[in-house]
Amino acid sequence: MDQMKKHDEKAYAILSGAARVFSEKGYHHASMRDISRETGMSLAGMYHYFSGKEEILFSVQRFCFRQVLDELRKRLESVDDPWQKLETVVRNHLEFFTENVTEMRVLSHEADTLVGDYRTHIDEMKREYFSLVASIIRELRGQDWNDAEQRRVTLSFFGMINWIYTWYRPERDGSPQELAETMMSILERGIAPHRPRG
Amino acid sequence: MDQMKKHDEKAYAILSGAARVFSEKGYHHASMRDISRETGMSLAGMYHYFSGKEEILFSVQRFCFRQVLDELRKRLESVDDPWQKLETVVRNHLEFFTENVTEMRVLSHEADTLVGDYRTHIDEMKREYFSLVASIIRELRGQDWNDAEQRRVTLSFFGMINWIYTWYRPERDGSPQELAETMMSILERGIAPHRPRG
Amino acid sequence: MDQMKKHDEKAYAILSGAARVFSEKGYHHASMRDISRETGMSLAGMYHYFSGKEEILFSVQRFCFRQVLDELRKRLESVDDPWQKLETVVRNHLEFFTENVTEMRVLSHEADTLVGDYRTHIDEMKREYFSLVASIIRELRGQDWNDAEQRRVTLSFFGMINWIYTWYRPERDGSPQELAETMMSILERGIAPHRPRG
Amino acid sequence: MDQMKKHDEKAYAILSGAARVFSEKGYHHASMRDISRETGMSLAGMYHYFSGKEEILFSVQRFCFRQVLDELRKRLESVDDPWQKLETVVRNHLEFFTENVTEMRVLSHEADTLVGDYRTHIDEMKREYFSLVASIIRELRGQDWNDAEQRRVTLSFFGMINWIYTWYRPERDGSPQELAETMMSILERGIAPHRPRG
DNA sequence: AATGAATGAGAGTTCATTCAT
DNA sequence: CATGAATGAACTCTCATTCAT
Repeated sequence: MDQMKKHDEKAYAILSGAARVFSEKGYHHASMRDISRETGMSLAGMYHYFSGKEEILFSVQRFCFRQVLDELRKRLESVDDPWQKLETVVRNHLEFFTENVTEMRVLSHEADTLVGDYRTHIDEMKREYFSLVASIIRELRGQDWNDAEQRRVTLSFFGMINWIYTWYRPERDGSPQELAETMMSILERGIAPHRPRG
Repeated sequence: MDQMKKHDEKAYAILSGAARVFSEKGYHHASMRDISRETGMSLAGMYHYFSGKEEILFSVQRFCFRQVLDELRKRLESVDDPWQKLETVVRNHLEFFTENVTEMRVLSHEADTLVGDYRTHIDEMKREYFSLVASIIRELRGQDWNDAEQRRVTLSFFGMINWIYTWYRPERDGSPQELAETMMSILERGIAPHRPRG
Repeated sequence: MDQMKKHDEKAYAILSGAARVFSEKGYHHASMRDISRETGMSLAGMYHYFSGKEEILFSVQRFCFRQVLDELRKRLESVDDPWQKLETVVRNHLEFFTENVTEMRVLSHEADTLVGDYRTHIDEMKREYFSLVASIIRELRGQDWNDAEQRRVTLSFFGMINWIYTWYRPERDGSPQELAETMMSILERGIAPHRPRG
Repeated sequence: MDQMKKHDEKAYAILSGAARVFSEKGYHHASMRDISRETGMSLAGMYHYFSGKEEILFSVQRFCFRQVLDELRKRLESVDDPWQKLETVVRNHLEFFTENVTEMRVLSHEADTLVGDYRTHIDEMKREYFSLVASIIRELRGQDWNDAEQRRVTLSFFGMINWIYTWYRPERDGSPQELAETMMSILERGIAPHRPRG
């Protein structure tokens, strides 16, 4: 059982180092040697923990996604008001993205990199996340719009909160909380039901 | 002069093929051989038109960005109302993204790939684009907010319109015009001046 | 056309060097770097002529087999007597094996190494060779035996003439012609029709 | 003593598994991990019984050769007639080859793989086997031929009986007994003294 | 006796790029 | 202008083996 712990800790250390390398150079540009150097483990040694580079990327993504999703579900348990739910989503997402910026950059930027079963698995998690957010947004607006519009709004929302990996720097752009407030202020009025334009 | 034309046409054909390859496989995963195959030109032949792979990526990005910027400036000439200006930005951006999906994917996804002078050059264009949009958004809201908030809003806006390269498919998500309307409906109310939250 | 020649000559030089290396170390133990060293061509350079190690082995085998088969067919054209035909087979086979000992060792020893289409192609040539010899042996003996016996005799014959790659050394074991005579002397009486044993 | 037994049993299990793997993939292509998987013993565990991969191959070959040689000597004890002796050799050899097809394939195909002392040891056994058979064949023919011819005939004989590992399949080619009869029918007349050709 | 962990060496292959023609 | 040929560097991954436990 101590063995188990040691194994997991090393595996986690590899994931952590890999996330840093992937984040900095991008998945394709990063080499297993880079990860080896970053983690201090030998090149061949890493193959004891992961079957290859792709599995490492997959594991990084799955690990992060799980954290985001699990934490979000936990936070949502005690929330009823749909606007507060949305705010919870925004805060949860932004906090994770800003605290684990390297991992999240990998999650966002290398979304299309995986293929096969790895891809399917991650896509499934993404669908979960999307559904959860979509259902909240539906609550906010009611049956006021059709499915396509619903989808467009939800994905516009995701664009806002995902794109930050390309520009957000706390010392310049304020705290994650401030960022969340800015975005909520756009959404509160922007998404709420209103007469069609024109 | 005819020579010139022929040269430019071939160069453009390379860029066009390269954009397709980059879009599909990502810059690092795409090989010069892939581009050679896609364009029908020999591997060595491409080096008559571009000094290397990196210059090709740079040229793709510059070419697209120029089109977006030039067209946008032209369209804005005849617009005065700031809301209509914003709508012009959205429409222009989305139309380009949806009509030149491969090139735009390269522009969005490989933003961090270039380095050195190439990077500086593209960053400069980005700054121009950003400034232009930021000034429009400032008009909309007045001095109602500080610089950081202004910046956060502007970049949230860019998140919305840039992220679409990851999800937008016209047959499912409606025409670019519908997409523009959806986004404008969010922004019209979301960005307009309003009392601070709380 | 001179180009064509040059290309083929280099390709042949690679095959020749590869055959030496394969013969000495065995296919799996031989590295592309070994072949590179033996031929004086750079590691990457060889990939202009062959798609990989396996194709090199395939090409060596196909090249040798073709020579053996083509030469055999040519020699057989002017022969009618079945015993003389068999002698022609033996002489042709042994001469090739002893003159191109390295290539033939590769042909014999790495018969099972290839897989997929490469394997199919070589197996097809083998079947041709086998059929040709089998039909000659059938002539010698008439309908005196059944298919299984026919097959056993033919393959016993091939055992005799193929196995020499493991032991034959001209300075100790005599000329290929002497070897051919020894084998023919066994076969002339051993294969000819005779009363069943017991 | 019980310890001893257990040790030997495990060692034998490793040899048995290794023979299967070597036979299927060839020695060089087979990895210690393959053998570990096949035998169910851990990778490191195997190093308690054998000093390395090469010793495993050596042990497989020695074990098989011993069986063939010991059994042959036993069978020959009660035989006087040289033709019956030869038949005993053929039967013994073919029965072993067909009953232990994987081990024998390793013995035949990986004959040149070993080096150094291992090679010397196996070569010594081979020489014993060769001498034994050569002396029988000499009996059959008397002083009718010179040493080189004697050697050529003996090794042609070995070619016949060794090569079967490349083609023999009982369901298609008949029982080992039938095979032995076919070969003996060739040899009985082919080897017997006869007037020189021409 | 037995094993999980670890590693240096080396494998086949692909890469962007150069250069003689 | 265009290309076939060539290459050094780097890639991911596997290998037989060792060692602490």
